[in-house]
Amino acid sequence: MSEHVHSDEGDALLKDASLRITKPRQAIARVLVDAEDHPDAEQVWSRARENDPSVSQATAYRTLAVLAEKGLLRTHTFDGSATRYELAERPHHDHLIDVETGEVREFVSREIERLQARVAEEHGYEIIAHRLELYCRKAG
Amino acid sequence: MSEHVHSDEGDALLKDASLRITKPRQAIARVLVDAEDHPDAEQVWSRARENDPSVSQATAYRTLAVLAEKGLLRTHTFDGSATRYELAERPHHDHLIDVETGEVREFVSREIERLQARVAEEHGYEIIAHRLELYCRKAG
DNA sequence: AATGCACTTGCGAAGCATTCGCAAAAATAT
DNA sequence: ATATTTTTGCGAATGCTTCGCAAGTGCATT
Repeated sequence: MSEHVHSDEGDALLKDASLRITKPRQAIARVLVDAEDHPDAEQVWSRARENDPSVSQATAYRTLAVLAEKGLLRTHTFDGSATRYELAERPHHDHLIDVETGEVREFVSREIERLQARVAEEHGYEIIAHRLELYCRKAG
Repeated sequence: MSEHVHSDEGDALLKDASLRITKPRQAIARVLVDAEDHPDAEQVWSRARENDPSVSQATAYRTLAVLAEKGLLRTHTFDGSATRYELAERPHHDHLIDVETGEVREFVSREIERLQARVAEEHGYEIIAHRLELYCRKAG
């Protein structure tokens, strides 16, 4: 019986951002909730259109921008390519990239984070975000 | 007395890249040698034109691309903005970016580097290179 | 110093990713 | 229901960067 509560995780995301629940945004939010990778705007748009073919590119970009700005999405810009997105609620992590295989591992080091905060503080700044990438090869 | 040898650091840079010494490239190379910041292509172009007003934008971009590709320049892409360049021979450092002004500060933390090495080691890797960027705003 | 040829140049056009302006359409408030 | 505020899709515009090409230049060789 009991149908699922109508507002799923996607809608919750939109509500958290105090955005009106619209069909295009639902299509986009669902993509983000389901994503297990770090899609860029083009990919989000394309996947969203599988849910609702009428979603426009502009709306994809706009929605991503708002969600990111409100802190519900985290953005990554690996090198010079398109910005990639992921849910901010996912636990924070940095990346260790195997330069030979391209494999990416996630890691967290509280110690490093603490030191980063200290560096920023010494410069009179507070950290809003950071990016740490280790390009490695298997130890011989 | 002794005038400086004509081929200065700029020319040396071009030679290292096995590029023909041309006036536009000299103007650009000099900019890079003199730069104490991390200029983007537009800035490099603009500064190069102070040395030689005829340097074209395309040549600025092309020269930067070649020098970077040959490992003589290091590139940085802070968030989604324009690619910035610096001489590769400069000592290693990480970056603290003021998200409001775009100002970039350099820092080095031996402690952080040591911890990075440890993280890599724990994963069975050794670090070849890394990138650490702190996106900050002035502390209230 | 003149020659030849590959490499470079400047120009404008083209290419991406992303953003904007706007009038129509949808969502909330009244 | 109706008024009010947002949001949408469209296409055009932007910003950074790359390309194609004909004309120009560096440089190894005579």
